[in-house]
Amino acid sequence: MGIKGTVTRKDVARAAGVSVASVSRAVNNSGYVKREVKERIIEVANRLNYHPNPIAMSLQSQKTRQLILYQNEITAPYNLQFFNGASRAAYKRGYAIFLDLNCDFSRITRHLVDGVLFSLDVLAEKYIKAVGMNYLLPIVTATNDASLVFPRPVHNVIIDNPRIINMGIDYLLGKGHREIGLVIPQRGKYSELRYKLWKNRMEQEAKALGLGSDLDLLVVRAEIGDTDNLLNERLDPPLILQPSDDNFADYSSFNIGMRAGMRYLNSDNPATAFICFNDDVAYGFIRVLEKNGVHVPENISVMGIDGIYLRDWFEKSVSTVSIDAENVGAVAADVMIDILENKKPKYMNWTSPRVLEGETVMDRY
Amino acid sequence: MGIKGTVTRKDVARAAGVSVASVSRAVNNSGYVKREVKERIIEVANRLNYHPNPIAMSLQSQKTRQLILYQNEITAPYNLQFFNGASRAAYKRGYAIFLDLNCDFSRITRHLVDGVLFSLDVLAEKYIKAVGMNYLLPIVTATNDASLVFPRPVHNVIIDNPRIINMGIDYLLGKGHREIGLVIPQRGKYSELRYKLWKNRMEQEAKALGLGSDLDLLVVRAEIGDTDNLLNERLDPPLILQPSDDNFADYSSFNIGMRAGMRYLNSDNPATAFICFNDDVAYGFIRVLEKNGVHVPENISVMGIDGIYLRDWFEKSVSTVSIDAENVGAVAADVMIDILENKKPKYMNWTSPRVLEGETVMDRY
DNA sequence: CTGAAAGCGCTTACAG
DNA sequence: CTGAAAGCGCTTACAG
Repeated sequence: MGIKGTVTRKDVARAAGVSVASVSRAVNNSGYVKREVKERIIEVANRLNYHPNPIAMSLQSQKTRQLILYQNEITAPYNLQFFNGASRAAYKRGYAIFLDLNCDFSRITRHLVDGVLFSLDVLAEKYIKAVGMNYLLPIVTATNDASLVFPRPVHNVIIDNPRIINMGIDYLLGKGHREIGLVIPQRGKYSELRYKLWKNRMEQEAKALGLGSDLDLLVVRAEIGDTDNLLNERLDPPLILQPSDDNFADYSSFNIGMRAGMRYLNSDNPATAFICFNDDVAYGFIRVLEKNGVHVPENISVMGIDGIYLRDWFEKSVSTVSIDAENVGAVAADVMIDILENKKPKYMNWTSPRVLEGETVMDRY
Repeated sequence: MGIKGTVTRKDVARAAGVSVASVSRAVNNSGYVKREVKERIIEVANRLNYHPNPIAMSLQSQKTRQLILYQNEITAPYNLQFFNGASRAAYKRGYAIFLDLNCDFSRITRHLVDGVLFSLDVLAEKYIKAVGMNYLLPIVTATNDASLVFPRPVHNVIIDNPRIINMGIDYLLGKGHREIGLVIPQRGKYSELRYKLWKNRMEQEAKALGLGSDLDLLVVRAEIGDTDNLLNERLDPPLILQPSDDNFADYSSFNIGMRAGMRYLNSDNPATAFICFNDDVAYGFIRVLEKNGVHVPENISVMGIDGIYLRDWFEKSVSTVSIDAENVGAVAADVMIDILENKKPKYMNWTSPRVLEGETVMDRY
């Protein structure tokens, strides 16, 4: 009997009158065991209720078939969908995924995992700086910026931001909009990235559309407190959602969208349509506008980015450029498993956004 | 060097000119090692970038400090919150939790975990029937019905349904409602449980309130397809949300709520207020009513059960009896860890619902 | 205080 | 086809 009173190979071997090696071969269906002997061993194993110890197997193989996914904010629907896709893809290949919300990277050395996944490259960077230069588990991360260089080699699943922004603008142009604005958080790496992509494109279009020279008049930047810059700084200190805390949505992108809504209402932004930083922001934005009598899309059109599943839950389904988070997660998991199984995946893996039409954009024709 | 080219105790021992036993004692801060020797060992370990192999440690201790939580539907906000609470509580005690969405119980024997958590007792029952009678990892589950008897001992975190229903009815009575109806899925174990609790209480109140004898006129049962009885049958076959499937909210309670809304509109149900099976159902119900010109709470009052975090995202925050899913999850994790650490937790652990006021109940006084 | 040895439960190359 | 033995990387009771 094992340490906890569990049945081990040794018990089965003794009861079946064979060696542990034969039990191993019989149970694993590997190597040669005479038919009758094998059957007897299996029968005895079942009778004794024997289950191979997965820890011992892992020690032998140096593989756990378990992965970890770090995410700092599970209430963000995008993250949830990423995890969902990654989890199901991994499952198909016999792996399981840990979702770690605490992001205490120092614990990685205690976790029984073969690889580390991130749905956000800034988290991957933090991880690498904290422990990843010394602890060399393979890393796969989704990346918003294909030009990003990590301190050590990291496989990427690339979210094609240039295409996303262009698809959004193309869609709105196709609906007859000219003054196409942008709603973004005040600061943040990806806020700036999307802002630049938007600006580049709008500068190209400005003359044809007859827009003034100050495109920034079309931008709404959400005022956010110093403590809640979502994408860059919220990990210090880590966000801990307290059980029983009624306000635990307070740090979400949704609230950034609400603050953006307030800002918009106090401005004279001439946009007829906005692309929002993501769907969460879009819904927060819409909520404030509607509460103040500005109707979407009658008075103003709004698009999001992401394609969150909650679109179906809201009164109005937001028109959006879907990133297909499930697919991004699934690709990330597949790339990781390819690495672990020496299948040599591509180093950079591009994913495709697409427009999902909703009910928040007015056709001006 | 280890099998993967990693540094092991042996390498450190050789480089430091000591035995592996001393390395072990130095690294773990256990037993006696002369101060200078210990310092040299630590220095060498750091220089060689040595990290103890967690698998080997687990084999030795027969502990992984990892748990698994089975959930069949992560897009249900309640489940998400349960996981969130469990995960953070476990983290505080040095444990990590696997969230398994695939619910392929046969794989449990391959997972490197010390215990199994469920947020739903019907899932726990299925698990026990499938593998749990033979594979004896400890089990903790949230339970909707304190009288439930499992085929083997299982620690419970009890969701106090009698109190939930009574609190909801008390709240609505306090707001001057008399015809207090119920919105539930057509079938399902907990649908029936909550129905009975509602009926018992309403029968007591009927005379004082001047209600007719057929209380069932106040009930809306959602017609649901044969394939999507959420709480009892959806595991065969398991629900697999397909990446790229735009309709993957289709199986959610939200949709049950929408179907209930259709049903209500085609009935002459006299209720002035409804208690819905949960918040998801409430929001689906409200959405259909509003789309059809029946306003909440002006024309009809609606309450939910659960207290999901998405209440803050919707145009109207639903009035609800909160189960505090984070807390339920946290208690489940703590009970499990108490078991694993021989701290003898209570067998049944009651949790307390409370009313969260929202904007969907009309005060009739 | 330190090291050699046995052990955690498994796998596999080797000899027979 | 089968078993004894060495090994995966760690821990710990034991002897010195």
